[in-house]
Amino acid sequence: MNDKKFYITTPIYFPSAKLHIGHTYTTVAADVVARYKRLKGFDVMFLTGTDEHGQKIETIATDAGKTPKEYVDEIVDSIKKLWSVMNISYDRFIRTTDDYHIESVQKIFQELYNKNKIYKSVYSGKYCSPCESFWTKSQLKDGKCPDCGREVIDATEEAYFFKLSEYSDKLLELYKNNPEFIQPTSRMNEMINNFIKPGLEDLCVSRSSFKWGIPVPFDDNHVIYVWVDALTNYITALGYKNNKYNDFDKYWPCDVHLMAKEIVRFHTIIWPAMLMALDLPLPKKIFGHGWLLFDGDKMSKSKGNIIDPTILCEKYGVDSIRYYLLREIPFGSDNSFDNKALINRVNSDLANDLGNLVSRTISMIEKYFDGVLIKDHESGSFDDELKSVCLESKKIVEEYLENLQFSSALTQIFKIASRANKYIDETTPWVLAKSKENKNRLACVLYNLSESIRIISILLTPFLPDTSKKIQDQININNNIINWEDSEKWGLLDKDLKTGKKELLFPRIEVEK
RNA sequence: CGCGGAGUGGAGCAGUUUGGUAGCUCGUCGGGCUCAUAACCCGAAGGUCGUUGGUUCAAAUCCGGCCUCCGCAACCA
Repeated sequence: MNDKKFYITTPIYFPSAKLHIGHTYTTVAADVVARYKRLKGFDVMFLTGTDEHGQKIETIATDAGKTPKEYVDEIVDSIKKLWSVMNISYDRFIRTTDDYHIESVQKIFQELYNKNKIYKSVYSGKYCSPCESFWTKSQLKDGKCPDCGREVIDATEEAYFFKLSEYSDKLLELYKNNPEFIQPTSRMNEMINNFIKPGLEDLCVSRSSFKWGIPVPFDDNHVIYVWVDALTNYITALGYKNNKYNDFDKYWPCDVHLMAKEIVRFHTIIWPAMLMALDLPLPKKIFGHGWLLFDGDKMSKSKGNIIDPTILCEKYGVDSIRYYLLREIPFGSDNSFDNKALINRVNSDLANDLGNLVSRTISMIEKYFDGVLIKDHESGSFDDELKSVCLESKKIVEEYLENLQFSSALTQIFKIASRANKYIDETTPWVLAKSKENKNRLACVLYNLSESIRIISILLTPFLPDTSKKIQDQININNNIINWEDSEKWGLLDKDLKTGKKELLFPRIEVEK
């Protein structure tokens, strides 16, 4: 029973402003995996949350005339609303301002200090006095402060450091022994060549220039910087070194940490090193997906090209957005968000292929049988081709999902819809309906279509939970034949099935202008 | 020579590991059907696979040079 657990996480998001479609992308992807694993009978822990400390939050809140906590409370509310709109089935939501997390982080920091993995030294860097901010060389804009554009000076600050430099060899060994650890694999080379080979430096893990953070337990002048504060959320949320939860032993190590590519580095270098220092098991897989660009450009608040997922959902429907994100974009690589592609995808796949298939099937059962099929069925040509596409799909979809190949998984599911549409053309039910002696054949054809639709609805459940339910209502499916395993069985519907209330799944989106 | 990714019919992609008729979706054009959401089904046109040399009987695929685009380089999903 122990191996039937599954722990998946998204990053904890930084609540400096409302989240955009990129955050949604990561979270929807994680949601699909979580739902899939639950359907497979796994005991799933799906964690998401917010990373709420740091100077930036402190500054933004002050500018808004609020305390940092007041400020992030509002944003967190909006995030939870967004996840509710997007139908995200997270099991736990951690905030780094939660008491239990703070308690754990302090204990972790203390332990690392006691183990001599953290030591006190001096941080030197480029400092902007008016902004009271340290910047790294690469952050500087033309050698000046990226915030205010003024000159920066060399300055030093007392700080605590984590002995990251001790872990180069251990990390290389980790990657070598676990080729699956970093996905997609191309990112592993990037980590090794860019960061580990040049040599890791010890990591600054405290700050004294701002206050909005968890205090270093033995030194009031310092707050714990993001690394220890944020990355540890994955274990504190399970109750590591706190009493709020106690399922650390059950769920750790994590099965997949899901994230966008820019924070892969922290999760494949800093996080494993910290876990090694704590003598804890390492996560099994870090998956860094690509970015959703806008007009080929990175989305950012300053460029004003943020896509608000809530507006999209109001306009097109949640499942359309979920579908577009996972179908249109190959998970590993970057891709542009494109409104036209979204509309096109929804119209051609969801409305034309799937929605219309359900619609025409239900209509025919109503029209030719008054909504209730007769029990005597007569099989015929093309039945086997349809069945085989249906029955082979589950295994294929599973294989893709295990590798987070969402787009390919969906493509396979829609092959069923496509085959079913073709089957209608081949069997011409409207011709069969014209003569009484073909009634049994007609019933069989419509039954086979209903079975195909039932199988589609099961395989689609992790991706489009609402739509799946709507489909199942329309063919009046009994709840005990919609389990995941039922997607590779044929003939589970009653022979004399009744249709439910007909409902358009996806109205076509008319293109404006 | 910092590191990494990418260049394939109008658009977006697969194929490159293990060389051997270049495939998918959308769009376009023609045909079919009428159960259905002007949806569905069939067919066609359209590519010297960035460029240039090499290896080979044979290169999108292997090797070398060059061009272009993009990302990363200490917390933007």
